[in-house]
Amino acid sequence: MAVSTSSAYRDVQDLCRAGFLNPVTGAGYILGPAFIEYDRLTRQGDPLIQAAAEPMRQLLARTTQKATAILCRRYRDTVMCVHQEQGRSPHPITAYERGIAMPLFIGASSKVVLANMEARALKRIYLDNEDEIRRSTRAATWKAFNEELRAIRRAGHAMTIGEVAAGRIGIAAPVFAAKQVVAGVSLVLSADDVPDGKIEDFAHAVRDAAEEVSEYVLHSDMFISR
Amino acid sequence: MAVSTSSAYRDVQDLCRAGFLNPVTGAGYILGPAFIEYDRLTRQGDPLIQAAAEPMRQLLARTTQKATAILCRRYRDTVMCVHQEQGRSPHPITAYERGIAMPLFIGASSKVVLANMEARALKRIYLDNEDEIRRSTRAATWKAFNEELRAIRRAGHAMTIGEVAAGRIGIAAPVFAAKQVVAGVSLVLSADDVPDGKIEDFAHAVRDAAEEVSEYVLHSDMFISR
DNA sequence: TACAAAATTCTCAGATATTGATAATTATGT
DNA sequence: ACATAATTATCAATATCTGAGAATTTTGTA
Repeated sequence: MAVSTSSAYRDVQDLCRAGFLNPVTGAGYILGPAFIEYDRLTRQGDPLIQAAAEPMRQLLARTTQKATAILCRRYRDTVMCVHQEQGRSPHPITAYERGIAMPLFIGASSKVVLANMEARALKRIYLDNEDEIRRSTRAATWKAFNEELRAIRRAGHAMTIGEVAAGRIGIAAPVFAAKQVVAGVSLVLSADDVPDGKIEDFAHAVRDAAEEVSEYVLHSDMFISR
Repeated sequence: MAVSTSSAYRDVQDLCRAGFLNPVTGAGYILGPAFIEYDRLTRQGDPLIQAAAEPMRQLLARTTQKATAILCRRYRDTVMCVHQEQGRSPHPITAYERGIAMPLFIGASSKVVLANMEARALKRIYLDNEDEIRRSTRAATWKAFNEELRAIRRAGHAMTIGEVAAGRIGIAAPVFAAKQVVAGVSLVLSADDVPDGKIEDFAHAVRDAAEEVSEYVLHSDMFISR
């Protein structure tokens, strides 16, 4: 990091004292307890997480407990998982867990957020990321990209199969605040755990859950991440 | 905070850019996504949490799913809950959740950590906190205090009833690294959810779980928080 | 749409904290 | 017990931060 020995010792010492680093014999340093503490305050203070927790639990109750419900929030040029509710039955853990940030173009959550952004913003994002989009999605042109997202917007949900992790399905629906998409609610589960013909019911349940969150958000008028 | 308007705007702006604050219309600011991200890294990087997660799940399996297992780590003059595993059956949520720091004198986790500290350190803590100890515990003298802790050390576990939250029982056992107590594993549940005569079995299971974590820690030689 | 007031950002000289070389001290391994 | 490495302390030089005030943008109201 191009700092002197003095500064290195001093800075690490300061970070330890402030609780951001934690010395561990044999393992050097790990991140400190301050993050655990502030993380709790974050969970507690975020009105979006508060609004979404119960609808997410209900989503699992109405579909399957062999799944995880995640809430992903738009954050700059990523979509970050900010909350998750585990189903009660044992099931594989989700790679897309709380604290992971995904590129805007991968995963059902990202796609449903993108699909519901206003047209101008979307075009700008496409132009700024044309190369990455070509690399990580099947869309080779603006037209194809826009078509795919329009279909998602029409359907009210996005579904991806094996895009984030092999054999796993993600179904996501958008959460709105003041007509702007701010987050996505998703159901993540193994392809094997979807009973025949149930997939559309599951998608419907995800849409309902997301709408419920939007509704809640609407009546509390304090949610739009600027 | 005794800073000028200029600095206030500048600092808040910087914190937002760094992801530590998140502006929300109508709600001012909430803590930012950086904490969620770093919290995940903390969970991922902390060898103690890694060692304890599975034994904690087994503890619930062997006792009751109507409970929460928590891992509390000594941190300065508090004991902080750094990990929790929820039982699968519905049960009241625990006030002592991840990210909460407890005084050293309240709760089963704190007591079991105290009880297993080395004698000299303990005496120092008693002398430094005599007033607080008188206020928040029943121990009126060093002798009474020491007796109570010695009993806990002998038993291998601490049990509190209604000390952290009304009607809730906590049972905690110590985790050691290099012969020093570094954490406590606890089972938290409602008094109503303990079947008659099972409480001793539960305590035994908690001791086993904590020993298992210590064992794991012993063989990885990189755990002692300095 | 126009206006006034409030909120926010920008600018820059002065105040302040940070930096790193060096010395002093403490830990570690043999 | 010793040599060596690791860590902390000291202090002048220097880069960064601060806040007053000007400039700009946003907001509320008519």
